[in-house]
Amino acid sequence: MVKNKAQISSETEQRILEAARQEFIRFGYDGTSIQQIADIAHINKSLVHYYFRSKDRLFDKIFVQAFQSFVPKIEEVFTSDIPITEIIERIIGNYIDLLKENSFLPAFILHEINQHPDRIYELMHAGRANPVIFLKHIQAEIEKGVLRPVDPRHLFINIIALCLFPFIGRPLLQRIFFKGDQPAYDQFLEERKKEITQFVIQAICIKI
Amino acid sequence: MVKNKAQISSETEQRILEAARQEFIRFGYDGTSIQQIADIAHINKSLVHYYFRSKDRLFDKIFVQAFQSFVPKIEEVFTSDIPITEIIERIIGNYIDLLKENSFLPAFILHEINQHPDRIYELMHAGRANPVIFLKHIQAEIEKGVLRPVDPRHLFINIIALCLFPFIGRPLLQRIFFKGDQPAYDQFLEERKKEITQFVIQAICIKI
DNA sequence: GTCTATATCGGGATAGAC
DNA sequence: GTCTATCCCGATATAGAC
Repeated sequence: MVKNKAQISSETEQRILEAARQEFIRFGYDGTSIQQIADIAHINKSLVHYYFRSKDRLFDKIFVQAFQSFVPKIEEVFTSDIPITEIIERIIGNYIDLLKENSFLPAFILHEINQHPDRIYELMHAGRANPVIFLKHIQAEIEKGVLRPVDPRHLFINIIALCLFPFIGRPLLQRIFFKGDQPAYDQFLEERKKEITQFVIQAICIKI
Repeated sequence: MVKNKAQISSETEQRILEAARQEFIRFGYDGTSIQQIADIAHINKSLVHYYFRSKDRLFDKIFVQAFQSFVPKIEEVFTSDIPITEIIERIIGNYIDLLKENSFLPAFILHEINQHPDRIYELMHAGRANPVIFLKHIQAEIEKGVLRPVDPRHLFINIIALCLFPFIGRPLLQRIFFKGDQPAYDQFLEERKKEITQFVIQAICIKI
């Protein structure tokens, strides 16, 4: 196949990428074999090498892409000048929705980052994991007297933690609180949007 | 060696266990080889099989034990009848201290549980991952009018999430907020005790 | 109990036919 | 582009000498 500048990839290449994403995100780098990917893509093992040369290179492609979708898109919420409470509500709602569509993403990213911390350096360029807009906004609200004087960095981490953890700990939590009942846990996650939005707002807003 | 009922294990066995714990917790099941464990224990590869028959059986021993130390010991804080705010402060302080001593424990447990959710069934008997005492206490405080009507399950998850996440996400967070500076991040974790204690208390206590 | 040697398997990767 | 055959290596596990 002729590769133009636009680099239009063949259908086979696409199928491999899709299979790889599925398997890597679910089972991690070590837990996924090339054979496994080939089976799901319904192609031959060696085609993976033909298109991507090595397991590492294929993984990198998947990982960078996955990492970008893992970083909560916070900036866009700040475009309009709505009150901080609503900003937080939207960040939480959007992020939990995103994670519901990609349940295994958090555990995958966090595990691989713990195993290969060096890889982060590359990522910092690719994806913009930059919470600076959020931090400044919070700082401004504190100075306006709307928010209690919390450390914006801790607050940022708190919000992410509250959203992510139910997904990372799902197998455990679903069993403890719902005896393994999946729909019940999904419902619980949905309720969680309001619950933690309230939780955060009560924690940081100055009461009148 | 004669094995009495007390099952006194040889020094070699101990060294293998210690090496296995270290490596499994750091690199996970898939990321750890028997050779690796043998090297650290300064013994021969096949001795691992002699003492534990298989990698799986050795891993199980480590995992059950690690899981128990991963579960926050909440009950003991409830013995005395101190105010709920102080209970929460102690839970958070104790748990973060525990995790500081075992930085890799959360990522390890959560990863392995996501990869082998079935294993949880065995664990539920061994360790008591039972937050029921906490839940009831919270419920009682709500009815007394001390706390806002929050869902105790969410509150429980929130507290754990706030404590755990900085450890699971450490490589990422340390890089984003401190350019990789470890002592600075350790300091940050220490401050975090007070910060999230305040955060939680503000979130749930009814103001006077 | 501890070692060496070996069996067996699966994984990633390459060569080459078509 | 796609397949088969093959190489090479590392991993778990076992057999057997000491």
